[in-house]
Amino acid sequence: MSLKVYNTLARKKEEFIPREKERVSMYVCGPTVYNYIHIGNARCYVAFDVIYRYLQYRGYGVTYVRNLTDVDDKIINRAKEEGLDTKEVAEKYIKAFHEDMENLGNKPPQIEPRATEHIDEMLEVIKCLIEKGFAYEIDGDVFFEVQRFNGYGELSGRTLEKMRAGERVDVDKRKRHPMDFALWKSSKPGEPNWDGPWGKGRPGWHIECSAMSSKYLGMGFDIHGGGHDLIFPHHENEIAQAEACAGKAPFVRYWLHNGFVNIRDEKMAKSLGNVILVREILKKYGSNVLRMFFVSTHYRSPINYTEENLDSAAAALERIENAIQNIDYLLNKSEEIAGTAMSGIEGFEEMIKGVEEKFAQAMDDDFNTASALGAIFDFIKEINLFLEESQKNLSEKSRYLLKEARDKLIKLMGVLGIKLGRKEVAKKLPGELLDLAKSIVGQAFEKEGTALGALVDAREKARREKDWTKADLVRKELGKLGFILKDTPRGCQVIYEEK
RNA sequence: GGCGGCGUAGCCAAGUGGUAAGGCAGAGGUCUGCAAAACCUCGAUUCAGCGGUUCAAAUCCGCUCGCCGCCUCCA
Repeated sequence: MSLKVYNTLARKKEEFIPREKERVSMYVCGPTVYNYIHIGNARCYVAFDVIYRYLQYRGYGVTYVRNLTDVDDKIINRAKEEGLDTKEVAEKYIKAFHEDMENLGNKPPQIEPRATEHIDEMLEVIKCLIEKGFAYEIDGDVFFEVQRFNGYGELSGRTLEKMRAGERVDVDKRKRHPMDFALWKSSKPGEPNWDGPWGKGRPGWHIECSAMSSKYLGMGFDIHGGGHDLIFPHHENEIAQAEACAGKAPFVRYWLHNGFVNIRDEKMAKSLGNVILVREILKKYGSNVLRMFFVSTHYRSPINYTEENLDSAAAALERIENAIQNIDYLLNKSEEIAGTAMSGIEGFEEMIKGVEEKFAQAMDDDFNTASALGAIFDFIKEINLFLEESQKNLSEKSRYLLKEARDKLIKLMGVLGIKLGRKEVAKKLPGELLDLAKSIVGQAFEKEGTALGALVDAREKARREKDWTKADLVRKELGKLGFILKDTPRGCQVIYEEK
């Protein structure tokens, strides 16, 4: 089985053959740290986190680099607004970014280079470009001359003639071609600046990714990722800079781009002012739900943000969580069930073996998470059917299989970055349990755990005596404290949702 | 004007030549004191529309309609 990825440069799916047999080099454009990130940004980082995880799952070692753009016009403007200096703004939002990444459940990249710490590397590239005749200097500004670079426009599939430079923004008249872009900008007083051969200034946006990706991954690395909107001009310019300076191609083997998050059928973007912040949405839904929402659609397709879609993702996730909980519950009770071998067990065993292959097949097809979820849900169905059988008849073998199924489910969902079956060993039970137990059971308890046990027992007793009022009272009061009680043929299953 | 994409059940969504996965919501049923979970049954003769190629098309080609993105910063 081979992995296929959609390469923007080729405009089709290609077999993925990394530069080195067992190691993948991957660079993803990180944030410009001038604001909190929104769901659109989050989708990109989650998409590439899933790709990162899947490559590792597939046995590759992955060198994952994601930069931080900490010098930029927007940061300068933001600093003025907030009355901070640019460094403080950058630090503030880098910290926030890291918090958001962690709360999203994203694994950190191995290397997270900052633009301001790589000025020398950028200056080297700029000097190289001037020497080779690909760039020119005017009044302390340095521009890349796009007409000198042959492949310009190849990634985005456009030609210089067809582009409408200046359509929406005035063109700097000093430039030799309207599409020429800045490599170095002379700085105004009060702006962050570094000494360069052309006077004090700061780097243009595109140069940092060329310089830093080459530094850490070398020319010709495997995957360069980012949002769809970065194809032009950002990634186009990166290619021009890197390949012009190196005098060889390719700069990158596979270009991967994720689709947008839309809201009310419009792109979610800071510039459109329709963003929903990651930290806001996570308060309401949590990372598992948000990730479920993302992976239910292929990463290259647009995805529409609506409350309804998030709720739907939450319900789907619950179906998976229920299966895990129900397995756990049954396994805990298993010693009470004498079992003999039952029919249909072989089918279930096959299913456990097969699900991983189906999952991988889907993921091998350009990381088709939506299709992979289909395999997961087929599996869930089988688990539920097997669980129902096992209520009456649980052999050693089926116990073992249920555990296998559970582990498999956790493993595969883990590849999507969705964490299941966490055992919160040290989870603190609410102290109100003591009071509740005292008033209902009529006895003082010292530990919350025993109080909870006594309450459940009291309810069981009430149910046996058909005292429904009391039984329902216990369930209702425990519900207020976050406990969910489910009566099963095998007793009362208690689920505690952490608030 | 150029380039790219999208349109599959009430909603979300996979499927890119072999006869429509899956999830959510909904209806009925089983189980059940109630609740929850789960299970069973029910939904597109059809994939925006119209033509064409083919033994065979949601999938390929052409046209039409509608929507979106990029060509400025943007994930």
